[in-house]
Amino acid sequence: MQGLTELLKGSLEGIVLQHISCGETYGYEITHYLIDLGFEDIVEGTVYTVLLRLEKKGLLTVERRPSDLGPQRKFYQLNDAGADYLATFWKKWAFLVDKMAILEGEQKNDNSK
Amino acid sequence: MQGLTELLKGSLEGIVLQHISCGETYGYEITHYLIDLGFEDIVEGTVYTVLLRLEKKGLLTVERRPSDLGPQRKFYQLNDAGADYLATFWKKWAFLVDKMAILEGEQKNDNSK
DNA sequence: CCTCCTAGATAGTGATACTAAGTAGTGAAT
DNA sequence: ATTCACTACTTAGTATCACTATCTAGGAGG
Repeated sequence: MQGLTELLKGSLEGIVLQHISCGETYGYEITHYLIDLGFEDIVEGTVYTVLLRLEKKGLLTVERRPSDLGPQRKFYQLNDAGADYLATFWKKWAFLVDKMAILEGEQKNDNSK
Repeated sequence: MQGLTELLKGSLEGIVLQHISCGETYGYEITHYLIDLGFEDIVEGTVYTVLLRLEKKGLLTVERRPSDLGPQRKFYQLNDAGADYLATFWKKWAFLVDKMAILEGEQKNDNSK
């Protein structure tokens, strides 16, 4: 799916947080997970900037450990603040999904006189 | 609901288009419709900028007509391009909702050894 | 005259995803 | 040995978008 850029604003952060909440992981893995999920146009740069932002917000714990395949990996885990933030995110998302469903269900009222 | 700003990026455009598709309307009415829907923090300035953007994209037909209550109203209707654009928007939205549901369903896999 | 409601426009700001380019480690192919 | 491919992270710059704040303006009521 293409042209999701604007819709992803705000959601991508939650998407990344949610994936990290499933277990410790790192940027490169997250990127390929998202591509496999169907977000084909996501590139590494995008994911890394999200991760750095989440880290600056104090939502993640970070640990660098060597990889057996390449450079060091930067492993992330959710901390308590991250879990709270993620819970709030899902509430907002549920609100939006609910309102969008209401809107989508509304039919065209014929204004022809 | 507060703090929806980032999540609304990309969706607000579709929300406004969808409402217009239900019948000819104008900015002030749209604003109050959205507030009533639950988007309490939406203000007029935001809606007008969305409308001007949609107009520049060639998705709306515009007609100014006097109001019996105040200044002239600027009435909007979807044109064919707008209808196409809206259909594409709903496909993108459905894609995102689907992926988010998959993500939300994934449980924490316990990494404790 | 003043206030409130109706109705629209716009310059400036901040947040975000994306573009594009770079650095670096490892291993396989040539 | 050199090149290529894959792994892994960083960052400067850009475009888009919602929001802030302020402005103009018409009409109704006090």
